[in-house]
Amino acid sequence: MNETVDTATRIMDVALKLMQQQGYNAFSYADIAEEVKIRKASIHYYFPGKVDLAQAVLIRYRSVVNAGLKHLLSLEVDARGKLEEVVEFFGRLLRDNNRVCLCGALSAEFPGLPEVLQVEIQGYFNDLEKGLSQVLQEGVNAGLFKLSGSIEEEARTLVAGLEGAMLLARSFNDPARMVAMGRQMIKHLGC
Amino acid sequence: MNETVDTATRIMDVALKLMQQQGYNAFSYADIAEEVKIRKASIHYYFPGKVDLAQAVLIRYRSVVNAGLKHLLSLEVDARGKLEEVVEFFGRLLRDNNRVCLCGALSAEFPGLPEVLQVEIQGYFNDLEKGLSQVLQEGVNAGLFKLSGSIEEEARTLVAGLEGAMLLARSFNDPARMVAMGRQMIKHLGC
DNA sequence: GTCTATAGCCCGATAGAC
DNA sequence: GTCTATCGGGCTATAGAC
Repeated sequence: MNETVDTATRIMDVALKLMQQQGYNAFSYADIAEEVKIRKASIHYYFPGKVDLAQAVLIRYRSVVNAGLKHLLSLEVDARGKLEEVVEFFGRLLRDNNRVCLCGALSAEFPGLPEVLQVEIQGYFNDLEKGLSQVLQEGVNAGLFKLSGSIEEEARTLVAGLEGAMLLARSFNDPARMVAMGRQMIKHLGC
Repeated sequence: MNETVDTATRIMDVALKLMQQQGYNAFSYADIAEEVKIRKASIHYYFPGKVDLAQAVLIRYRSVVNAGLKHLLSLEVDARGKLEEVVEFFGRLLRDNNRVCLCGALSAEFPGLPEVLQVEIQGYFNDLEKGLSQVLQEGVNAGLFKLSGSIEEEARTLVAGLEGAMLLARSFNDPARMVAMGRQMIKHLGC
């Protein structure tokens, strides 16, 4: 069921993987062409420049994560269970594909990135913070969490922790470490 | 008192800055040559290849941070104060120079980095974890902290949080955000 | 130690045939 | 839509004069 995926999508899939693994500056049209089995020039037909491609990948990534957050909030588990889902999600990304969050990876190169990419990265972090804030609020309302700061501050700290945990765990080739750190962060919210 | 610094040191200083700001793949010998005001070829006299240069920068960075940790542990402040010092240190790095931790920045490109660099990055994270573990132990002994996991897990989580906080805060051009997140992490250790 | 000059490679991008 | 061919430029690195 993967044979009918259009070329633009396959290009974005490979670009996403390469950026999550090595960042923006380390991937090339040649790398993508090889994996997608087309020629470099063909990529320009779909994405005029490298920045356009990266921007498209970022926009798609953002909307996928936002859809995931929306779905997460609709789950019939308590707030703690929802945060565990988030941790497991990123843990699987790391374990199955050796990838980290796209925006976590790109943030390391932030000052040198084109402005259109910087904007999307900021937007993503804001979206993630907002989604986690809702989960935290839910947990506070249910008496599950007793926060030591404002919802916003706790959500921001959690985003930072998750992004850092992925980078650290990958540096030790140890996806389980990411999950362990994520669970530790959840404990910190707690009662 | 900065006029007598030898050329190798000046090269490493600029390389450090560029890697902290943009990562490994985004800096070039040309960038360094321009800032140090020598020619590209001269850099090869001190550092045969780019990997050698990055390795030297990493080794020096590690030893500087280790010295800083040793000094930190000798300070006459309690464990909480010591952690606040760490947060302030990284906060200043961000505010004054728009830089993040070298190894946090490089970890985003980890799977594509030469192995000698990967080894140094892992070593750095281990060193930092060990140093923070000592501070945490001190805090527990003094009754200042009541941890919700093992010393090792809490230290690892703290390292991840600090690295992530620098990347996030820089993405919003908001060094104060890093300090706020760091303080929040300290609260999480707490009693 | 620092320079000029350049090799050799890969990059992103474009033109134009099919 | 995909290709071949190629351009101009930046990269790391080397050779060799001074």
